[in-house]
Amino acid sequence: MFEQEYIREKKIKEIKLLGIDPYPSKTIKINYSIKKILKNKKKIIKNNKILYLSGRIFNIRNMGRSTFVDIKDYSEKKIQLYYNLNKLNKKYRYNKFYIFLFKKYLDIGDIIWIKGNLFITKVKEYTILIKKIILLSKCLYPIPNVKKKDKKIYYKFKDQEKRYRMRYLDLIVNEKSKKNFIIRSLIINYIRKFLNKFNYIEVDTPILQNIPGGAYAKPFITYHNKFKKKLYLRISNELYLKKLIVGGFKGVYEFSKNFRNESIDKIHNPEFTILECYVPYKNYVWMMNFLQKLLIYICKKTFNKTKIKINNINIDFKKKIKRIKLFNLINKYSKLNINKNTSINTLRKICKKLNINVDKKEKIIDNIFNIYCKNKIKNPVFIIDYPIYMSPLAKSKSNNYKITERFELYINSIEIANAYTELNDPIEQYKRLKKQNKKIDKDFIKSLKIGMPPTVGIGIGIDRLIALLTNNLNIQEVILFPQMK
RNA sequence: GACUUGGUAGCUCAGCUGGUAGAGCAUUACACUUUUAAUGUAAGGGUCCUGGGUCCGAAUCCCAGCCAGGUCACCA
Repeated sequence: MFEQEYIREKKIKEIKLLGIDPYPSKTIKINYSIKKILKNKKKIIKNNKILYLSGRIFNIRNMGRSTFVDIKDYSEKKIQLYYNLNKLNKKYRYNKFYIFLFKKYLDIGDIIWIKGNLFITKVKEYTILIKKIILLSKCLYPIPNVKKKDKKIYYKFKDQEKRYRMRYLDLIVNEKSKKNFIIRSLIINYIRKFLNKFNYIEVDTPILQNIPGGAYAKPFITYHNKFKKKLYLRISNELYLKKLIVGGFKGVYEFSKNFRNESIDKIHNPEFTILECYVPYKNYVWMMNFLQKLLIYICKKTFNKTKIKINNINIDFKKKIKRIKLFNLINKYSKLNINKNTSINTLRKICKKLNINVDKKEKIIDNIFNIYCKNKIKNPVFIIDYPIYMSPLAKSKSNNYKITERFELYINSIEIANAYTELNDPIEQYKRLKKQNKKIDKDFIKSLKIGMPPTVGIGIGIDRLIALLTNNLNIQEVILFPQMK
C-alpha cells in the first residue's frame, strides 16, 4: 500500500467515527441525469427545481469557504457543483462532516449523491448549489488525474498495459475508451436488428465440441470428468449452423465466441467474436450485396453517415465495393503470373525465391498474397474466385470445378469477412475433408446426406469490424478485457 | 517463435559520456467566498521491472530473465 491509499484509509476511519457509513446500502432518489440537467437547464432554473443526482467526483477546487467540484455520471456528462457552508440548510452548518467535507473527507474518485438547485455563476457556468450530500462510495485508490482545457487533455492515463489490465479505471478516466464500447454495443444491436428484419433466427450452438471443426486452427483443450473424454472449445460454429439449415430454418445467425490457441497481435485475441450467418436458397453473389447493405445500415444507424475516415483513408460504404479475382490481384501486384493451374513445383520455386517456408499449395498462395497484396488493399474489396484447395467447405463454380464461389472482404488491409456458397454435396464434402487428413465430423456429413438446400454462409469478424469503424488499429481497444499474460 | 522499442513517484514524463533521484498534476498543511488545467507558500512520497556481472561507485554499461508495445512468422 502506498502513501495515498494509506491516507484515504485513515479518512475512512475518521468518517466512521462521525457515524457515517462510507459504503451505505441505499436506494437513492435520482430525478435527473447530468445530461438531462444540461439539456433542460433554463427550465430548471426558471422553475427552481430541486435536483437529486449522483456521480463521481473528478475535480475539487477549494477556495477558502467555498468549493467547486466537478462530477460526472452515467450519462457521461460533467457538471460543476458549488459548495458553501453558509448556503447549506441550517441543520448541516455545524455538522463536522459538512464543515470539513471537501477539505478532509471527500476526494477525487468518490461517488456522492447530492440534493441541490441549479444556478449560474459569475462566469456563466451552470452550477448546482449543494444543499445536502451523501457519500455513496469512498474511493481508496487514487484515480489518474486527467485535466482538460479547450478540449485538450493533459495528464492522460495512457499506459496500454495498465489500461487493459485495469479496464475499469480506463473506462472512468478515458472518455474515448468508454465511447468505443458504447459503439460496440450499438453496432452489435444494429446487426441483430438488421438480421431480425429478415426473420433469421438467432441461435446458440455448443461451445464445447467433440471435434473442433469448421476451420483450421489450434484449439483449447479441456476435459469432461464424467464422460472421461477430451472436449474442445470451438474454433468455429460453422458446421453446427449448417446442420440447422438442414433442419429447415429460414436463416440462422449466431454471435459466436470462438477460441483459438494461437498468438496474440493487433487483430488476434485468443477469444474473439464472429458473427456467422447462414441463409438457404441464396449464393455468394447475393451475400456480397447483402453484406454491403448491412454495412450501410450499421453506419447510418450508428454514425448517421456512410462516409467514415479509417486510418486516414476516407471510405464510403455506399460506393459499390469492387470485386477482384484473387489471382488477378496477385498478378497485378507481384507480376508472378500464376493461376489456379500453376503447378506445385512452380510454386515451390517461387517460395524459395521469396524465402517462404511452407509446402502446402493453399499456404503458399496465402503467403504470396500477404507479401504482395495485403498491405496495398486499403479501400473495401471483395476478393473472389478462391481456388478449391484453399476452400474445403465451399462449393465449386458450376462452370469451373477448380474455383469456388467464395469471397473475402478486405478493408484497410484486414480480413473482415469470409463467405461462400456452402458445399452441400455430401460425397464431395467427405472427399475434400478426407484430403485434409483431419478428424472428420461424421455427423456433419450425415446431415448433408439428409439434404441441405443451396445455402450461403458468412463469418464477420466483429472485433475487427468494430475496431475498424471506431478507427482503432488494435482490437484490444474494443475488447473489454483482452487476454494478457 | 524471431527481431525491435520500452519498464523511473498514484498518473504523464525528464534524467547527457557512470558520481547522493527530478518536474508537472495528484497527495498533505496553510492562505483564499465565483473557480473551472483555479492560484500562492511549504511539506511528504521511489525495491529506478527482477537477478547477476563490471567498477571505488550503476537508473545509466554488460549478461540473463519477467511484462508490455510494434514489425514479422503462425492464425486453411
